[in-house]
Amino acid sequence: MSEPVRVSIGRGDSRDPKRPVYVISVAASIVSVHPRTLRIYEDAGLVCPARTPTNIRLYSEIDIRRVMWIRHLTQNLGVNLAGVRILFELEERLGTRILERLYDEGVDAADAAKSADEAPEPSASTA
Amino acid sequence: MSEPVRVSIGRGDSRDPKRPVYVISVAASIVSVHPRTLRIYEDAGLVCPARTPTNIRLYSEIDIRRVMWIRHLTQNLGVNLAGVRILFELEERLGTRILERLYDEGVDAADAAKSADEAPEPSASTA
DNA sequence: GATACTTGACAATGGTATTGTCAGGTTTCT
DNA sequence: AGAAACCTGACAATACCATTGTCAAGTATC
Repeated sequence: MSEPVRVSIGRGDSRDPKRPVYVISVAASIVSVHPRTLRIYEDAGLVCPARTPTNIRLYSEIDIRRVMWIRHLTQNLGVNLAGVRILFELEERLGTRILERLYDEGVDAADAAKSADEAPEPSASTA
Repeated sequence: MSEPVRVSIGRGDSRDPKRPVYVISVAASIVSVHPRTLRIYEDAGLVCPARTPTNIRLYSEIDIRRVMWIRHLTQNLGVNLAGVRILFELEERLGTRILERLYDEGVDAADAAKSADEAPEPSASTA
């Protein structure tokens, strides 16, 4: 996470945000949760990390971002996992970044002003 | 209270779904919840029944429908009130009946198949 | 072989949802 | 006037959810 390094295999393949790279312990430390929590999210169908041929979970940048959204929705906005599921489904169904629009129009800060102090944008840097 | 009576003030005003008509005990029995629960929903900003000049709550048909959505989301889909709030806000922001679209495309039945057996359409009859 | 992963189970903590009640006061209806 | 239903605010019990944490037995990686 120091700098791009420009490894490049020719096309933007090595740093593809969809590429599964983090094992669960690393992913957990990135988003600051217990590995147990990540497994729970997976059981709930909220994240689907890839697996190595030998069944080890590998989280991509996109998976990480998804988990960050879950954290934001649950910790800052007080939504439970069932609510997160609906929101994700809605986003898929509508094919829109509805969650991001919540930020753009400032929904959280305005109404659910509870402990919302920081993290106004849970996307993993590489945006 | 036995029949329509055709009160009519000329235009469709008497049966306007926005017209506040039910006191809390009646509203509560219609949606099968404790009056306490309706006050909680109001405190949470999820419903805003009108008030008489002397401060008595009066729920409209629309308020009733709104409460029915809350009940469906919480009881059948397991969403908490924070989640309901977000969904309502989203619906306002997007200016779309996103909740209804969930039904149209069968989200609940498909994924959150838990205790979802009945009430596949919580709109108050008068649809 | 040591370290980290896998699943499955069990548990403790703190929080939420709902119902329920009680008290003191106001409104409504008969 | 008096009964019944409303108001607010408080307090509480129940049951369920989210998160963290651990333990055990087994597999993968270095």
